[in-house]
Amino acid sequence: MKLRRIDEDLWELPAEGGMKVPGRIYAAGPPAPDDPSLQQVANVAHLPGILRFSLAMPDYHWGYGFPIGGVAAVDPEIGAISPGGVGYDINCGVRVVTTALHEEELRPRLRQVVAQLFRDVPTGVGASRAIPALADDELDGVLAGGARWAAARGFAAAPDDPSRCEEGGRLPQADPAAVSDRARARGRDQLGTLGSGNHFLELDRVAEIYAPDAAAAFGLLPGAVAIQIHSGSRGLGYQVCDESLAALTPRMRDFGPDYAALPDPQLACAPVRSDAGRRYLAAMQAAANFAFANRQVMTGLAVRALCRSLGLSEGELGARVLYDVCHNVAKLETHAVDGAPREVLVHRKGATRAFGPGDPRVPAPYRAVGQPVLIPGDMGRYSYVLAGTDRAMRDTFGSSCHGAGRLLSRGQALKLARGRSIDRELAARGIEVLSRGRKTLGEEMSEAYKDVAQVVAVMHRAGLSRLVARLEPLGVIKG
DNA sequence: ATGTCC
Repeated sequence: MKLRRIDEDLWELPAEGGMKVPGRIYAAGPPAPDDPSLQQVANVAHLPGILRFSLAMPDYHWGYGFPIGGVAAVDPEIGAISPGGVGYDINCGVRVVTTALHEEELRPRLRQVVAQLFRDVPTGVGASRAIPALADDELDGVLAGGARWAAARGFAAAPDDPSRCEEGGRLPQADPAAVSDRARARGRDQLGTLGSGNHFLELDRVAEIYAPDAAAAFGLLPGAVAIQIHSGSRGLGYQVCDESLAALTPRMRDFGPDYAALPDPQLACAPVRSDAGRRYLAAMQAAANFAFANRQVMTGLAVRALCRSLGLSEGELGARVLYDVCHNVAKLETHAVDGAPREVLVHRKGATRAFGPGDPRVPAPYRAVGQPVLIPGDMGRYSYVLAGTDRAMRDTFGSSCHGAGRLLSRGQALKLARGRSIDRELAARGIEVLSRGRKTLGEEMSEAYKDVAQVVAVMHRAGLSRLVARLEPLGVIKG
């Protein structure tokens, strides 16, 4: 593939053949020309109605149809919405909850606290029953209300947590009726559960501050303990994606020649303004709200677990949501295109919204410095908090990277972990880890991931987000 | 990511 370097960390794939726009890849070095995910960047550029670029963030890698780390905005009047541009785990995302606790107060009780979290937050692939199974009207409330539903029922660090989530913790065009009975059945008893794979609930210490102005606005103090939660929409979101793909894949010819000519069946999509497109958008937003509610319920469970195991009142713990971001979502957002504001549909698949300073969609306490951009790393090293920029608004539809990205496949990682005790290795470095599955720790060990410091360095240099703080893990629970 | 194959 012809790659042209157009800036220090930015590479362009010229629009060729059926590509409607060029590809743009943010990367520290030249992308490997034989990387199949590069072809996926080019494939996404065929999407009907795509605007300006098919984008890839520096943590990009192969995914279903779209690369993970991909961003594509379309004109909703003529463009397409694609389930593969969102991913199976709809609104997989991450939140950080700050506390008034100092790491030195936590360390002597760390084992007990992690054990309490592990008891109170179900983990693992089939985890269920964090809270009683939801009746139909309650599930409707979750699907329509997102984090607000959970906070209103007392699952919260602070009552106004949802105001510090992306979109206020609720996508407005969600339609619970667009979610199938089967998807509902899978979600009914899974709210408040973590899941498996790279999902985690962590206790972190604020290890370093890079931007004192933004860190102060975000409430990040050196040595303070923060809770970080990475999870998504569990079986409900998976089911919505699966059913949507099954419905759309055979229909590409019906939607016209641009659809029939798409270079990969995994790019199955529908016109945003068609019945099929509207139905997916409504179901996907409902699943996204389930994920917002899921992280909000786990926030409540974690706060109670910390208070119980440390003998603190909630006031003494002083927890509140810093921010909550979607990593897998398609959203109608207003962006400047050719100098004029217009509504576009932005697919972010393994990418994070990164709105800049002054944007009214950034919560008031953070508006002067830009939206918090939460980038988890791996369980043995660190995670980062960044802030969105004007440059991201101009160049990437207000988007940034979402994590480290895998270096080794799960199989390769397991092979490397054979005969080792990953939890003991982490404990020797002061990190307490409890995990349900015996395989997960091997698949998720640090060596399986790229160094997220290198990924966020690209975002900082390219000006798409600026570094604010580094978090380091003290305790982790996993699936 | 996922009742990792209804």
